[in-house]
Amino acid sequence: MRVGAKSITIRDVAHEAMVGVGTVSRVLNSGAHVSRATTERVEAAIRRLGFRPNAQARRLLRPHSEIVCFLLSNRDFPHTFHARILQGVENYARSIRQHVIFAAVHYDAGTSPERIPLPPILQERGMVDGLILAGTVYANFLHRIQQMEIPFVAFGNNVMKYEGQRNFDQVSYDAFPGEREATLYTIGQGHRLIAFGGDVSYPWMRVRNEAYLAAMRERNLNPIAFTAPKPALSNLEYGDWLASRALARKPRPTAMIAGNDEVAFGFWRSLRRRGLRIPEDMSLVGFDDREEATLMDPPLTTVRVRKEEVGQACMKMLLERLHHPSMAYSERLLATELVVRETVKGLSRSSATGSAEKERRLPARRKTTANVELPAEG
Amino acid sequence: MRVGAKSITIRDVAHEAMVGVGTVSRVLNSGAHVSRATTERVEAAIRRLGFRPNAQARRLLRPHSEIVCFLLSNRDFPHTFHARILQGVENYARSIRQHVIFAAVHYDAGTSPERIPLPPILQERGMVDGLILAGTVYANFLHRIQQMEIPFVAFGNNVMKYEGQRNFDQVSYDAFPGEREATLYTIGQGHRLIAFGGDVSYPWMRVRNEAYLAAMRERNLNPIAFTAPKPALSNLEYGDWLASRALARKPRPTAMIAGNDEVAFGFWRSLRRRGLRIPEDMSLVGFDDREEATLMDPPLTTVRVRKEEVGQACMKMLLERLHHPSMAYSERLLATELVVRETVKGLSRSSATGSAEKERRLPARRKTTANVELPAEG
DNA sequence: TTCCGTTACGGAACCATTTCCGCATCTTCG
DNA sequence: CGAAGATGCGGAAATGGTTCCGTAACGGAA
Repeated sequence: MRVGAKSITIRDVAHEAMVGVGTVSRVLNSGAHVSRATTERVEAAIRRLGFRPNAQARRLLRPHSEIVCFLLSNRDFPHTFHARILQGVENYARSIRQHVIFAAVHYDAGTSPERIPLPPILQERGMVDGLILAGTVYANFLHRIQQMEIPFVAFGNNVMKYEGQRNFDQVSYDAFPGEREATLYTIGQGHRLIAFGGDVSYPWMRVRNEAYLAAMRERNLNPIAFTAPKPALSNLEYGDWLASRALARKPRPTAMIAGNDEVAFGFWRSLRRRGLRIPEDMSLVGFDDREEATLMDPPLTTVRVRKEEVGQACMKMLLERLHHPSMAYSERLLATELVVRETVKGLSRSSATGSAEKERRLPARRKTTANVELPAEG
Repeated sequence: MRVGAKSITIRDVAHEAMVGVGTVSRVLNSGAHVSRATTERVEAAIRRLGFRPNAQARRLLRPHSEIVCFLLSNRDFPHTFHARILQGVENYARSIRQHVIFAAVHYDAGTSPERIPLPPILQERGMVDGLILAGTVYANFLHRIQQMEIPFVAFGNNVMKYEGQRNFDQVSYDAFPGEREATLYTIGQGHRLIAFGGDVSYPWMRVRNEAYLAAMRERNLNPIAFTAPKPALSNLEYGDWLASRALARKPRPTAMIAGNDEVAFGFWRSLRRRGLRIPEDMSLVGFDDREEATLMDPPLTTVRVRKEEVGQACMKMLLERLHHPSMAYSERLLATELVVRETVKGLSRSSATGSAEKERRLPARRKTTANVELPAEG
């Protein structure tokens, strides 16, 4: 705060404690090779002078800055999804005494890599040890990052990559098991006419659709897929559109597997407005398990993605990469899981066992009650 | 990436371009006092060698690091509120080439300041220029921060401060105008029996309650306040409790002003489950304008807090402080505003503006002991 | 021609730390 | 008792930039 005041350096401390600067440095860091008495004298001097080491000078000599950058591209936080990932990153980072710079970047899929603006700090060397990429990653952005020669880990689900791309580290969630489980569960509840709704021009929607298709195929059921791309529509509006399509279909589906929670929400609202109820008139399953899923009435049965764990895994993987720079690139896949709440109606058993199904009882997931919340924000 | 490889320094560039290090430095920074030809030669050398200046060495000599720390205390992000503030901070920071470290801290209101754990980076000097405090700030935490002698700005609404505390910079939103407007609007829609519901043991709820009371007084109406502290309850459950209290009351209120959107949500859900509809059977107003407010069906009429602007104002204020260290401390108050959606029903004008009720209530002044539930209507 | 101000440029000094080297002392063991 | 190894400690070197100082060239004014 005091402007003109020369700040206290390690030399001042050394003088005050009547030792050499090397000794002070040793006390500050390892503490090894310094006698107990000297250590105490130095510590007393530090306290007396209110000395705090200069962060920049320290890092100038160290191989690592212990700072990573969480780089969010082309996203805002209105969807809590990425905020939760950031939280997971910070949480784990803190536990291992690392720090996180949060930066956002906005770019166009068409611009050449060199023109994509990056935080000034990334142009320099040595400030951040590595990068965690979240948000949509197109090829040009990926190139830009790779040119920087900074170790990085990407949250893989929003990377526009070709099948099985493995030339960088990534953490993704695997929508397949969760979505398959959800579909099988719905079948198990006696449904036969089960629709899937989601714009498959998004790669992440495609996986969910495939899981749905696989589950239907397993049970010898005919899929009913509403997967048309609707670029102009928001998720909510997509849910709206889905409702009109589903209701118009003959025979009408008894259940809808929505591509994500927001689509499910739009669907649910649309039905309500037509005087139809969920799950009485139609069952509904979401994907993501956003907070709002528990707020819906009745609470939404959905597939959970553990967002904090994704963040934690990213941070962990980046650290491994930093420690072992020549390690082979890998992708870590986190499982997803069904969360049974109350939007899938159990149909009567009579017509249920059409196919020769063993009625494989899925391990009944815990029914989540209303989440316990911290005191409200302002 | 390459481990053993000595990194390229400014001296290498100087040698390559056949100039002195000073010249390279000048090219890197201002560009002044260097001829066009030399500049080009240096830039070519930089490109050729792939030189990137060392961030730490640079900052060792500079007065500012151009990095600030967004410190979130005792919060997670399940409520998007603080995520939005962070977004506002980063957004503005980016526009002025500053960087943001995101860090979280968890502490107890009871622990002594010295024992509150802070990110290691804050213990050092020179890494962050300043701090933005978000989340609940108790006295001990405030002391801890002030001891650090780092310039800071606090998001004021969650600071547990005594009335009018002004010994640090803060940015707050003023709930009063928005909540007053909301109440007056509800009155304007023909409502007379309007209840307020919110746990006033939280200071921020108290302001909202006062705004409600003021508006009711202005129109000579009797307040119906459900303000009892319910420490064990979540917001959602509080809304639940509110519903039972409101419905039990005779005469039954026709509108509920809920302390925040989440309470409103709990209230709404509780009513739905009893077969009552909003706004047909009861009108409802929230506070905060969370994303979910538009998802509700019908969408919630509520009071908007501009969260990104709060963040932006924090960053702006911190920057002013950094430029003018001896500037007087100040609090910046951002207005809140009513957002009319569809949860307040317009009542018939017949009974409206009943000037008959002149009932002078006893002045419900700013209560110090707010944990008293106000007597139900006089 | 001389003088002065401006521009261009090289390089030493400096920033605040860590690390390494050298030396003294102490301990251990054959 | 002496050699070897460990411990304690001071201080120089190193880290990679920026800044400042000195100098040279040049142009315009007197």
